[in-house]
Amino acid sequence: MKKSSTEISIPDDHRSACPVACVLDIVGDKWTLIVVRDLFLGKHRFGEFQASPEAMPTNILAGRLKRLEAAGLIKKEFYQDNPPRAEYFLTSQGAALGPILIAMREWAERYIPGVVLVANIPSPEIRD
Amino acid sequence: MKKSSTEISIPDDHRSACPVACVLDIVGDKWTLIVVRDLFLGKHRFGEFQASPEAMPTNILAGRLKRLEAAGLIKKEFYQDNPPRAEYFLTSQGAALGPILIAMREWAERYIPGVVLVANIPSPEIRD
DNA sequence: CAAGTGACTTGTAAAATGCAAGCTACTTGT
DNA sequence: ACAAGTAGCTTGCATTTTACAAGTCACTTG
Repeated sequence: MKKSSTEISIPDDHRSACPVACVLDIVGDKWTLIVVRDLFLGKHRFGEFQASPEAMPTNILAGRLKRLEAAGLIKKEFYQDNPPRAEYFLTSQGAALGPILIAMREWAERYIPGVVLVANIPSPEIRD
Repeated sequence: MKKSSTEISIPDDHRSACPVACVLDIVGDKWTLIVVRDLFLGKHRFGEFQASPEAMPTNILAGRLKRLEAAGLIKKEFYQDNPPRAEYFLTSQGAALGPILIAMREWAERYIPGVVLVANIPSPEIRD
């Protein structure tokens, strides 16, 4: 039997209706937020992400960029056709993850000795 | 050759000195923050975590509780010896993850349709 | 005293990750 | 002009992590 259209949905992509769980379904892994962080730091190209100190494997990077785009958090823009070369930008929805990164940074600065505090993070370029 | 003791360390557990990466090294997966959320919601026992709507596998739950304890984010307290039965509490360090959860909740409420907003989250019981 | 409960552990299959290599279409040096 | 890069990926395969089911242990309750 089909669900009535008045029912609140959520499912299909998410384990539960909990906001924390839903966010973790999207960015809950070791790499996704590293890419988002790099976008906040002004990086836009595959090679720039790859060159970050965490040395993300290229197949995982490619996969994460696709997932982030599919989720509407980033936008891919081609700046040349042949060979195809693209740059990635945060959408406003993606940029709205900023407070999560800030909260992580503040926790780390307080509880993990030796983290390097990046002085001022430029406000990211948004493309919707 | 040994490193001089004046060198800034970080390594060994962390991919880089970036605060975001360091936090992700600790809580960067699908389940860890679900446990932390439950602790914020006043849950303390294995069975209570297990009963959450996300239905976390028991072996993973057991593993995450150990890791969180080893990282100093939670404390395990036995309330009976035989059979051994324990309750888990956030330490002040663990409770300091609160702002990260809040930021996730706020993002989800804005961008994911249908998430259920938990009205008021009680301030958690801390054990250091 | 049989059945149940809480808190786990173990086994095994499925999925995600990590590493190295390969590929394509330019671009640059000599 | 021809070899050697460079950027941005994809593919294959070994290793690791996760998921699901089942089992264990020591009580507790009917």
